[in-house]
Amino acid sequence: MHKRRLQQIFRTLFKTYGPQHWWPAKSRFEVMVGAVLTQNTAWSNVERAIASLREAGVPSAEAMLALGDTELARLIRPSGYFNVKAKRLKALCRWYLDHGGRRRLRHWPSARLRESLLSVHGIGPETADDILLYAFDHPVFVIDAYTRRLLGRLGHPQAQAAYEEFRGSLESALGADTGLFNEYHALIVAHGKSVCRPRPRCEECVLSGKCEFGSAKKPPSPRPSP
DNA sequence: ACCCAGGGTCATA
DNA sequence: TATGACCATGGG
Repeated sequence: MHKRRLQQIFRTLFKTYGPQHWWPAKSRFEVMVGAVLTQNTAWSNVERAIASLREAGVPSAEAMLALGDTELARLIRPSGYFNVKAKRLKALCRWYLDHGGRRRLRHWPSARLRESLLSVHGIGPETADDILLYAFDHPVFVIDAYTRRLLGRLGHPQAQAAYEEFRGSLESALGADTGLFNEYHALIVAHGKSVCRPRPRCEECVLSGKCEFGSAKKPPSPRPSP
């Protein structure tokens, strides 16, 4: 898929949903925590878990590591997979502090930071890219289920390819642009939450190439004046 | 009673 | 490389 098409899709999303102001978090640390908690989980459930952590006074990696696994799991219970995610969060916190925290990590080149994140237990490509983009402002295009679904329906030939291949195709087409990637992924999620669902199939998106995200198409009236 | 949600790991073929 | 089981809560 060419640059023009990807830009056109972005403009349509932006006009439809407006600026998203992502990531929804109060701190860089909360971005990283949220990236783990939202793994295969509705964000509404993650919000409860984040609120629970705030009430318990866990605003930092140090504070989180001071908790026992069982205690941390209890606090994040609403986000689901709480035993698994408690261990993943602590692994991420340990990695974060062992590498000098943000003060050090912010100077790492993107590829090195990504590789290091992927070595942390429980951090896969998507979670790593969430952290790279939204906590460290690196220009990476985050690929998630919504991205594959939408761009796949719009005819992107590599939407079902391996993660790195799909990501590379988008980044090389658009060029490194942190602000654009930030807004683009947020808009894809907003679109996914509203109409681009697995079932029933999105009536617009399945048109594959004519998708205008529900603004001026369904009844093809010849002259829809604003 | 289903299906789905802003994934990742591990075992298996 | 590519499936399948597993993890678990909450909303539609």
